[in-house]
Amino acid sequence: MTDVPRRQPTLDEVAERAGVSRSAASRVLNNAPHVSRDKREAVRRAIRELGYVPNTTARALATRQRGVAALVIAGETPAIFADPFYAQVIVGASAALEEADLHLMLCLAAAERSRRRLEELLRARGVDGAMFMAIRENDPVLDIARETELPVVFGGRPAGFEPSWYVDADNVGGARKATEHLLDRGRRRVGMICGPLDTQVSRERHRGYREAMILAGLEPFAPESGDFTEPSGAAAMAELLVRHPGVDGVFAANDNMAAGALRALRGAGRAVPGDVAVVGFDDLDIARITEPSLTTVHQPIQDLGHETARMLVRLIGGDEPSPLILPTRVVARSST
Amino acid sequence: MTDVPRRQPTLDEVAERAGVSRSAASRVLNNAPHVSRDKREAVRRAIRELGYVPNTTARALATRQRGVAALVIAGETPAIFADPFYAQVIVGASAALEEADLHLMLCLAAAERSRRRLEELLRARGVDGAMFMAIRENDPVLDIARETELPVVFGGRPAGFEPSWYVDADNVGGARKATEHLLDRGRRRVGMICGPLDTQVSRERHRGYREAMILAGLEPFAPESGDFTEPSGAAAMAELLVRHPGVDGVFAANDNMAAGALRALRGAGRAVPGDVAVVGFDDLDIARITEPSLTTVHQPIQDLGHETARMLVRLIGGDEPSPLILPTRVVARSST
DNA sequence: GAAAATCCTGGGAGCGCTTCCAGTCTATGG
DNA sequence: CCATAGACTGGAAGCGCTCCCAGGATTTTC
Repeated sequence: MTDVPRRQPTLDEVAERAGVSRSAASRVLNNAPHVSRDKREAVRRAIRELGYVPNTTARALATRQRGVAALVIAGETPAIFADPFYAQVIVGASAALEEADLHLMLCLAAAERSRRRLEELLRARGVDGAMFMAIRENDPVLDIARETELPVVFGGRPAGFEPSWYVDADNVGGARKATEHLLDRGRRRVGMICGPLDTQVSRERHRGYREAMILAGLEPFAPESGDFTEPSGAAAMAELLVRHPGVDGVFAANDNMAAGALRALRGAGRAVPGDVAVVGFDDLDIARITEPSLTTVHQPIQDLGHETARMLVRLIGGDEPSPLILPTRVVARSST
Repeated sequence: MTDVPRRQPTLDEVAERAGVSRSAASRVLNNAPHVSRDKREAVRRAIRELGYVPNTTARALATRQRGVAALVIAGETPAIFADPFYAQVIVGASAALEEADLHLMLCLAAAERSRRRLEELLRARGVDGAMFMAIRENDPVLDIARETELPVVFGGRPAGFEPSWYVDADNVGGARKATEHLLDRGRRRVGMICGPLDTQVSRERHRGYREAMILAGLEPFAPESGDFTEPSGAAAMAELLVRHPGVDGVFAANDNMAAGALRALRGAGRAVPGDVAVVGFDDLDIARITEPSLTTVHQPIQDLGHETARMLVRLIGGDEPSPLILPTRVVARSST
């Protein structure tokens, strides 16, 4: 650390200092064969002494590999993105990308302009591949995802389109188990608070609910729908109480809305789980801190991000992985 | 859309089709002067017909500008990052970067390996600049931030180091106002639930609390400290009740911990705000949905991200902006 | 001991774009 | 009608790295 060079040293300088050709220097950089012990050593030393770091851009241009993967979150921000759900997904994805030595480009693509930039990013080969999440039915982002020639993996299936590669949680199964859990507890008048109906995840969770009800010989309630936020859950619960005063169980499509339902029930003077039992979905932190604590369907959120990224990495590497459905399970707490 | 070219067209192909030189084509691409109307038109047409998109990497290599900014979140994931706080910050930063046509590289740099990759990313000039957040005292990430030659802006000042460029919220002022708010409500035995003491934000909020107490001629309580999570707030509140059974007001360093405090108070049979008034900090969504709803200090979180990114953009552009402190204000709700 | 196989080595041609520069062309002004 | 500033134009030199390839050195094989 004697002198601080103003410009980053280049591979040519390393080669010169080591007394070898640039090709040779490049070879040791990439751990390629055909370099004698001595030269390899000399190059390593020169690299160390010069504090050389290969220029990613130049390498990217030559190899046609960027070393970057995009994570696209299509939903309206901040509403969707503020959900801790995506924070978790990002943590998982980030870890998996790191294992493959890829960097993470985060693209929030709700606005028109954001979408145009995303499209250019993909067409300009600014990334090696992309993960798509939170896509709604007829979302223009879906077209971008379908038309790109780059490897693409979906985290959660989009509504109305079955992609070749995706990772998803077992939403139908989880919802069914949640509903069955309520039925097992002796509830018979079980309602549901649904998410936005233009998302696949809402539809699947609703389907699971219906299946369980019908299997038990019961009539499913028409779902109240919210937008995955706490207040919308409270509103939906209030409405449910009006339409079905005798309701004794509620399955909410996520924990936020379930928390809202708990609040609404408390406001209406109904005891939980005494009068009405409640089950959520996601198993976010909030499920542990509501009162009563929330029975919910656990899904491995970080894994979802992790596996989505791993799948993308494999796709980029030329493999052809298979879609993946991650298991869900009921976590019983005090609300049932 | 007649034929789908397998390879992306290059600028040479555009130039050839338009019957001009590559230089000329490049000029129209960059809206540079010295191209005749006709040729400019011809190039535009060729671009359209070929569906040409300039290769970002090649451009980056030639111009030495990546078109990418890094957002580094240093804190332990998922704990820190799962906080909706950072999701908001990202939304703001993303919007500001988009205005400057920069992409966002998200770097979670808690682990050793992540840090090494970050360091290489910066040294290899893989980004044009970086924003640093959630840095703790003696955090190794701080060294990386200080040693890079790239433009760097801090979102929130790190403990023990005053950077040249940062954007921060007025934590001291906000904490003082929060405490004064409690005092105005007639509380005299006001305690504080603090965050981790190795973060600057915790220290500043604590300082604001002390200042307000001392100014009012009252003895500040020794702070209970948590880690910004709800359970830690509940635990701290419980402890506070043991040490100071007569406590009649509490200022928590963030809303999550304040929510925990509310829960602990309810568990202890204390009425809020009747027996104990509570104020939080951040004004996250959670503050609206606790019961009672939470009086808190509002800080413009999205703006924090937005301004941090804007400052970075200016720095990259060669300006020398000044540090920025964003205002905070008390939002009175039902907990006081 | 000669031929063949194997390993090193550095030259050079890209990757796709920007930008400098020298040369050409046009429109003025005297 | 000629000199001259000024706007065009395309050739060519990079940006920093990878990788093919031909030539030379070194072994291996019979």
